[in-house]
Amino acid sequence: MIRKNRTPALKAESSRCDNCFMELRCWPESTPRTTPVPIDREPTMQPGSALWRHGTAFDSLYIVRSGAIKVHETDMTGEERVLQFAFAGDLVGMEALATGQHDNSATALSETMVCRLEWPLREEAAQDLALRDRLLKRASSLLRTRQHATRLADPDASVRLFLHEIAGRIGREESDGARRFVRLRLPMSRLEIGQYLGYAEETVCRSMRRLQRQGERQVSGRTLVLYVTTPAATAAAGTAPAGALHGAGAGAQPARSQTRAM
Amino acid sequence: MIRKNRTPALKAESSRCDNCFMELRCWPESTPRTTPVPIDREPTMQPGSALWRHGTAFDSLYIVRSGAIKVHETDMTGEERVLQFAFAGDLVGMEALATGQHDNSATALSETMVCRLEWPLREEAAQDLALRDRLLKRASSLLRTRQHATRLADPDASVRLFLHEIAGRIGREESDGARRFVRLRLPMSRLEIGQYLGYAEETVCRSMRRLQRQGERQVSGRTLVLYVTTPAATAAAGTAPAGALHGAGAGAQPARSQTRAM
DNA sequence: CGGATAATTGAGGGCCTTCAACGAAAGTGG
DNA sequence: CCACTTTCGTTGAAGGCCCTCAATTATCCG
Repeated sequence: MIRKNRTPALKAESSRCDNCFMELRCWPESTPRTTPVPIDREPTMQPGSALWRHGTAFDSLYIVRSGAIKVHETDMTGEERVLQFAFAGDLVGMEALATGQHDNSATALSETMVCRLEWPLREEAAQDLALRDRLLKRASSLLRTRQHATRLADPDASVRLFLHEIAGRIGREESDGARRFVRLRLPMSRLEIGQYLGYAEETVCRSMRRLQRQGERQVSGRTLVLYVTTPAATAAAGTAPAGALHGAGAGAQPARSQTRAM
Repeated sequence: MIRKNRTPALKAESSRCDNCFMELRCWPESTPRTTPVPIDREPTMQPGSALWRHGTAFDSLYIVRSGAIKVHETDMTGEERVLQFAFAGDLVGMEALATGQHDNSATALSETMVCRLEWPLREEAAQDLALRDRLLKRASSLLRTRQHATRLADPDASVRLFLHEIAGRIGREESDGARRFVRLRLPMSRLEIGQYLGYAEETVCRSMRRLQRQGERQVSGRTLVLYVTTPAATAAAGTAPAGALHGAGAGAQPARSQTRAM
């Protein structure tokens, strides 16, 4: 959009993952890379714009570079349902690979940039075994983290886990000397959180209020502050690559110490 | 094990998928097969025996030959939760591929036979691109069908969908001249259905009772009879390869006509 | 046939949902 | 820069539904 010469042309720029500063985030799998990944940088998406829509043909996977994407569908009872929140480094679109058609939609929640991995793979990548294995690993991670989208026994537990996972994904750890904390802005609404966890919007709202009164976190609007004090809490919500929200990544198991941490 | 010469030794018998009568069921993907699949037939499992347990190392994928497997875990609130029901032709174990360790357990629900696909792939398959693509497709299908494990607006809708999907997977279509129907025995208990759908055992029970009073299906104990009358109902629950229960297979999309079919 | 497991049914209560209204925040256009 | 509009977030009240607990019945297995 900008006329200046700083940023190169954004229109489906063909590029490689080599030398991209996001490479380690997008491809954390240990499998060595053999051939360049034929990936195209897509134009920046505005909030509300669709990456794909229900019913359209599948022709590529996407990796989020920055921003946030929500994958959602309307189930057979007519309810809107969020299936996945994807952030920087996350892979989206894998569900449609088998049938070649999207049965859900993907929408940008904020200003978002994605890279496109054309499918079937083109050029040398078409013969790249290691790339297949990396994609298999990501699919495996997605399967594992998928279960976090289910509601737990009570909404407080679900919301708390959700916030901690989000914080581990997009939160920046800060410190004011006295205590360390993670600050972030939630890219999704209360309603969307409810559609993801399986609760009504009001229930999510009340749950957040309760959690805030218990200290350890501050929620005002979409700004979230998680205080990190105990080592256990640090491991659970801090810098460690916590379990993704059906996102991707290596997918560490959620901390079991969560229960006693109130 | 059997000394007779009819059936070959069952103890981890090394074999190929060539000439196996299950081949089309186990590998329905259209991608052509290039090299033989190095797969081992495992000893028959008894009900309640484990295919793997939480915490053990991942070293292979499994394809169900006959019977039924449930994949389950204990979530962080201590609740037992069923993640997948797998039947003949279904692939299990994919969630553990990324981390190399099982974070859930797999248990046989009835007398069950599985084939083992060692991972990493051995022999020629280690270089087989097409096999990777087929596994990717199955992972994609799994991701898509995973969402059916979530509870819908009301338990009746969830249970009805569940029964129809099960019927499409393991039901045999019969006819007594007057009307056609699908008969099957449910391999899982009401409690396990509840743990899969996110409802209490009693809720599933009452739901089934309500559904039976509405006609179109008979449930007595674990025997289920679904009457197939309208063409729409046939397409939804009949012979067509309906959406798997996070199973595998090609994964056809669930029939949208479900809503009006009561 | 007897024991165990599974399925069913009833009653009560807690909690989530729904409906409604208000307040806050953000974007829009003058 | 401000008034306006719209969306989002919050709170309250009422009702229904699902869960829990408990007891009974059915089914499976040897």
